[in-house]
Amino acid sequence: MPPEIAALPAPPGDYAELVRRLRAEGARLPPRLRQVAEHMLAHPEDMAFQTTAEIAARAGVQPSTLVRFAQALDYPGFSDLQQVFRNRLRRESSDHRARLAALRGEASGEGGMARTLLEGFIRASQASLETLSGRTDSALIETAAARLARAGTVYLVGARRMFPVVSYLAYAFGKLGIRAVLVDNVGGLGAEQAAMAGPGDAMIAVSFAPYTPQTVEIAREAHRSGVPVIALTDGALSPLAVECDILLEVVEADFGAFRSMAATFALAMTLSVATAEKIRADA
Amino acid sequence: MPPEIAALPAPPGDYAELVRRLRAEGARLPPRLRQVAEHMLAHPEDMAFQTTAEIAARAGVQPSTLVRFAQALDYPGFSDLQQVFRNRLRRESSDHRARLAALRGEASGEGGMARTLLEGFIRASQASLETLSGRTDSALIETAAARLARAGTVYLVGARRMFPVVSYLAYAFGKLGIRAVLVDNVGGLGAEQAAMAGPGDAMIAVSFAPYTPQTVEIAREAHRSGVPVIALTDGALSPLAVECDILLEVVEADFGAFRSMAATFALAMTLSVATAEKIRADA
DNA sequence: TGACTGTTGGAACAAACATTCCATATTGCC
DNA sequence: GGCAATATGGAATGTTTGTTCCAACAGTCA
Repeated sequence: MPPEIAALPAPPGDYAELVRRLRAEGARLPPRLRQVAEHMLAHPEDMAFQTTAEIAARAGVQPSTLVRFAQALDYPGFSDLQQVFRNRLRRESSDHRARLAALRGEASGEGGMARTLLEGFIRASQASLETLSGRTDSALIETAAARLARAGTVYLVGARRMFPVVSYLAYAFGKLGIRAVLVDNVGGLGAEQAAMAGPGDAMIAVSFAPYTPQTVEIAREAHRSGVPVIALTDGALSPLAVECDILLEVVEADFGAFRSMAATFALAMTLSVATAEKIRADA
Repeated sequence: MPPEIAALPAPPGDYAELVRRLRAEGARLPPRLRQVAEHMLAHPEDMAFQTTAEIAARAGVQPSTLVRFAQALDYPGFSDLQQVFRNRLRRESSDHRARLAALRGEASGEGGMARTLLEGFIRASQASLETLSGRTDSALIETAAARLARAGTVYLVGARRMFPVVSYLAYAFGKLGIRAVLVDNVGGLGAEQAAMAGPGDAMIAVSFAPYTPQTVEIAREAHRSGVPVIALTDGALSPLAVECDILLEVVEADFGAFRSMAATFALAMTLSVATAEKIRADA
């Protein structure tokens, strides 16, 4: 027979469980605590962000009551209860990030080095796709596609790590029957290849940190010559951001020193097919 | 005459404005502050929830730098900057939830063509990654990496849709200090480029249905000359399957006429880093 | 080279914070 | 009605937090 240790009950681990718990035993809570529970369910966002003093004031109780409330639900303190609300707000993306961090932490877990690396790159790709799904303004893609659809020729610029993306775009555009030129810098003639572009054309420039100077330079030149430039880049700090007409932002997760390209490719695919659709719609 | 009060500029009131501001003047920020800006844009959720100490550690700066960063953007202190991120998260979480519901509600299509395409490509990529995770033999990757690690030079062969993968491998191997030659077929000299390979080297050949004849031909030639060939392809029915020493199978999902490349890239990344690790272990 | 301006790291600081404690009030029970 | 148990308000407390300050450093122009 086990000794009578007060088996301290586990607090609800997530928001859904918390709500279930309150529904079950919320009725037999003391008046002030019930008041807190009601406020909590009515304003879950306040619970995530505000301080004890603020929440207490809004709920019409003392800060200490909040702590007591949390402890009545078996949390060590109010902060632990609050964490549940914060996690609820950030949803799955934190899941991915935590898993990535864990993977990075273990030197080489079970399954061997290759397994660890593979899982790491897969997680990084998944996280990137997740972010792309949540944060991308599809209207902006449509705008970009419309611009590309009107272009006589689409010039594709990108180097080093991003060259795969533009070479893919060259393939996709070709297959879709859209006239495109891959600025591949063969023979060092990148600038000359791109200089063919005029205001009736368009350019897709792809560059992520650390930005290849030549890509930025070519985009700048084109932009200043009146060529519509669509930038595929990693954010507002990119030097491409100021040298473009339409900025498509992509956030890629990394694993080790290597950044995923999954989101960038998905966006590139979308952009090319959307352009083809626009052309078809116009005709 | 009014006294010379320094008309203190107003800080960005919401996230969109903050991004706009950074786009305009982010480039001329001091290095450390720009580092903060980059971290901030890459991990906006961290900015909403974590404390100065935590954020600073992740961004690789001092807590004081965060305060300085906020003040550089005309906020009185870091807390005021953080408030922008919290507000964004509050609003966006309801946005995101609504969008998800909308997407679930309507079968597909009315949410805009671009959205439909984007979600489709994202889903295809995720499915591919899922499959890769589930059915890849990591021991085989280790074997392949060991083979590559022993090679004098790695020859990279792939064309058309798969050219992005080999061009990425060329980038990765270069960055990792592994001698590699990208067989890019410039000037139609692909066969000659690949003919340099000998038994002391190795070749990675990438081809998926419909297989590019030249890629298959080059791999066959190399294999018969005693060059270790590692094939990255889509299954046992591939013509590459018989002309290689190690067969790495990848199943990619497609959306419309376009197949994802997410799994192939993840595998390529794994293979290159695993090779570098093997080389390091051998030394 | 040498002053000057701007940037950075790290310790010191004061304010804000969640939490604890205790006296008081309320409730339930005999 | 009186006692015990619980609930509550509000001050006290020890952390943790964001912030400030200063010395050291880097870059720039004379």
